[in-house]
Amino acid sequence: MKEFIKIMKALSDPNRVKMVKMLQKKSMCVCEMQAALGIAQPTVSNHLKVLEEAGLVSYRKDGLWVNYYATQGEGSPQAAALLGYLRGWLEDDPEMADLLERLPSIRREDICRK
Amino acid sequence: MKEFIKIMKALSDPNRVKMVKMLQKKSMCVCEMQAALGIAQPTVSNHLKVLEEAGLVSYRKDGLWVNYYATQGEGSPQAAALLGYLRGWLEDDPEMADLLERLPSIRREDICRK
DNA sequence: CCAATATATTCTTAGATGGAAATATATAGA
DNA sequence: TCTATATATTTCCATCTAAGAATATATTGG
Repeated sequence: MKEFIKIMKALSDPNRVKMVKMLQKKSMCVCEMQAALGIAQPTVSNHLKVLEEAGLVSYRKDGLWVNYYATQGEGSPQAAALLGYLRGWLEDDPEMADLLERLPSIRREDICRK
Repeated sequence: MKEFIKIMKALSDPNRVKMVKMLQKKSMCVCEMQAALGIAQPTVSNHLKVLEEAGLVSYRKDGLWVNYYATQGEGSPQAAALLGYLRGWLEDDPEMADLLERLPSIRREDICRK
């Protein structure tokens, strides 16, 4: 039950849902998500921590970069089911569609290394 | 998106998840759920309101009684999918199993009409 | 209409949550 | 080692939320 609630809470915030769906399209670093969502970097990091603790995302370190990606919900049937459904859900939501459309043009080379 | 978040938030509280699963087993009035969960009546009413606004439960008035029941998520594909999954989920959770086992013995005749 | 009962609403409080600014950590390169 | 950069952590604030006490509403029966 505790784990289930953690998963549901993680997916109860619009920005976190957007993050999961973005990561289901492509692996991203923190600054790319920051740019995509228009929120502060610590906020992105905090959301990622919540999602990670729910088993919905994970990451691989690559030097200075941390590449986050959506998991398959390996740790829980509920996470797996929800991640599966999420791939189809909200695709026609205006806000989400706009975000996902902008994804290909958001590249770390253009955003970081100021 | 707004609707989806409302559904997820509604299912992000242990007592509300318990209520939905109880109502998937049988229709219940407020005082029965109050007894089953061991929480105050206004708290039950508030949770029911949240669930109703998310389209997960509904009710029929029968005199003094208000019989709540779980919907099929008619208003939203996401609600329908989650309600469907919920029927199988958490069945082996100790707390939930104990609650659902006690369900048949919780009858309004024994609880109300003090 | 009056009394009893089931449920809803209001109000207050303690704790959780999202957000951002400030700061700390870690890694790569000079 | 020093500097720059990407990310994490800490801290604080405003808002939200679950809970229950007190109160209000609604329905039934006398």
